[in-house]
Amino acid sequence: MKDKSVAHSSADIVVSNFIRSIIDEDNRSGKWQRRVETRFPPEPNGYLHIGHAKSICLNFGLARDYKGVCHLRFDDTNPEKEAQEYVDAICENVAWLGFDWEGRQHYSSDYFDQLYAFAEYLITQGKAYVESLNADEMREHRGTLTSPGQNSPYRDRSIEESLDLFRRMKEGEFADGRYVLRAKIDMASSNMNMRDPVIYRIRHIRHQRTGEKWCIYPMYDYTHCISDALENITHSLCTLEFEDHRPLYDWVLDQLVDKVPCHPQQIEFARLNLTYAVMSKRKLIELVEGGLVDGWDDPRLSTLVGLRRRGFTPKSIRLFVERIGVSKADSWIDMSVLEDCLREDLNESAPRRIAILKPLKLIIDNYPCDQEEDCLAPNHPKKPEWEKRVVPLSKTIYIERDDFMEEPAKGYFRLSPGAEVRLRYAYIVKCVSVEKNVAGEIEAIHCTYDPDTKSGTEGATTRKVKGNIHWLSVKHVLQAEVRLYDRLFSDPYPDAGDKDYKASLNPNSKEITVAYVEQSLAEVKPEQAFQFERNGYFIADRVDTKLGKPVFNRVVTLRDSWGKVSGLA
RNA sequence: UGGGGAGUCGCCAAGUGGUAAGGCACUGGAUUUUGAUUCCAGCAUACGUAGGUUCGAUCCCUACCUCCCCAGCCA
Repeated sequence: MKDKSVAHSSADIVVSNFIRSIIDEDNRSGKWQRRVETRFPPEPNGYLHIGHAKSICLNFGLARDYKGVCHLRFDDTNPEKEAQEYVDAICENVAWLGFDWEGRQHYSSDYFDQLYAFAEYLITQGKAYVESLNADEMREHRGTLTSPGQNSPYRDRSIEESLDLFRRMKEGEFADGRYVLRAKIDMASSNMNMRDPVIYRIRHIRHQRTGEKWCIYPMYDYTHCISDALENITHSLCTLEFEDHRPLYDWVLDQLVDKVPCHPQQIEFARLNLTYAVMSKRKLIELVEGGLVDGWDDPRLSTLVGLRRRGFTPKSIRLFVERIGVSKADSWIDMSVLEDCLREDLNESAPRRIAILKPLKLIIDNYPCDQEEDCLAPNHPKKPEWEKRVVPLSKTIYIERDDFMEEPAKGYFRLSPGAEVRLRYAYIVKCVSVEKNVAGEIEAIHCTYDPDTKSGTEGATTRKVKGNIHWLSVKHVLQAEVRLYDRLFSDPYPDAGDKDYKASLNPNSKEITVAYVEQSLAEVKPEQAFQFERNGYFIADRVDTKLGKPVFNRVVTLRDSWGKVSGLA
């Protein structure tokens, strides 16, 4: 394994994958003079999701590891759907993930002039022609998966006529759809993409960057390979569904062999599927526009803005992509892998605080009514240099409802009548009675405390109790809105096959509650992350948190081996 | 029934002629004032199936099975 892996910037060990193998081989053979240049090529027509993060981390990560560079290129050849708003959002997302394109921000539309000139060249070489058939007629001529297509009657029109028509297309003489420019390849090809694909169409529509300059726009297959070549890309990564397009990618560049600087290699990898999530642009739009979620940045969505708002850190997402690897096999990654990456990051970096999510009042009967005292709680159990904070104790406190059971289940070692438990960072208490209302519901519980057992004193070590629960003094709490998020879908494969993903929406994916938290939390800034001890990781909502009035989102719970065996919570 | 891909532990994923890395999950156990963390141990006689070649096959050959993608003037 040692010799098959490659060290990367952070001294981690990176496992080999088929793309690295290709690059390694290219470096050995000198194909690119050891140059590695990649690009992340989003279409600015929607919001990025976790699947894009895989591509971003791959492209930028490879460039980083091989001392190369990675471009950010907007594939903006369809002005009907694209907008500057998306460009801005995408830039923000890529930067947030921690990658820097160092000014290499390009647009396919930067190449419209060259693309046009190359198209004229193709016509003059007899490699492209103007088509007069309309879309329906073209479809009829295209044949099927098992039968060859038929040549268009316009396929052999003269070079002069095609050139004239193409120029007039550009000049705006014709209505949308009247003509298209097609590559002349092979209508009988078993690969549908090679049956004279359309490479230019007429669209009288303003482009967000080139304005009114063009009324004809190039198609993806024609544009992408040329853009890659013009940018000197060496390895052009894309997802599996473009595998069939590779012959076309290569065909176009082969026609232009002495006109473009290089011929990049297209390499396809499997796109990311995540359980309990949907990834397609269409479904995401339906969820947002149908009001089934609260916008593109709904914390339950797998969009990057959603994940960010939920509280996933850039580091956790990078770790996730590293962990899942890359291959050509269709796969579904379990959501718990992503969640665990967040835990791994925040366990290290998040200060600890106490929050009571579902409060139950506890009265310490033998604690003086007017007494208050400071308890010291470390901000991080493994990092003494982060120091301690004060958590005040008084006679009446809140504990978590789940930390008391009137009739304890087998193996339960928290509080129950007669049982002893430690109030974390304070004293050992013993439950002496339970107070109920007329309906028989528990209103409060009464305990006595042992004054000799305060944490940090000698007495604390003489007596051990297994249970250890968190608490907050009633008169020292701050109320804060807490949003408890869970998976958006209850089905791990919400859209597998022909399933209606909306049918498996989890009705409990969002629960809003008012919790009691430490008063120091009044000062938190948006996006500050904490571990609420024994509860989970929480982040101050980046939109709704105001000074003195924090709003927290639960990103993920802590691992809970008790919850697992007890079937509770 | 055409073409292009993929099938290695529950989920990912290395390896590609010399006798199955790693991560996550899981199971034990230790430490623990978070039933958290950390630590330690265990976890594929086995690489879709059936044949074949070979001293030896996950890796080569043959056949078969399963799954994914392709008939936009979207990307």
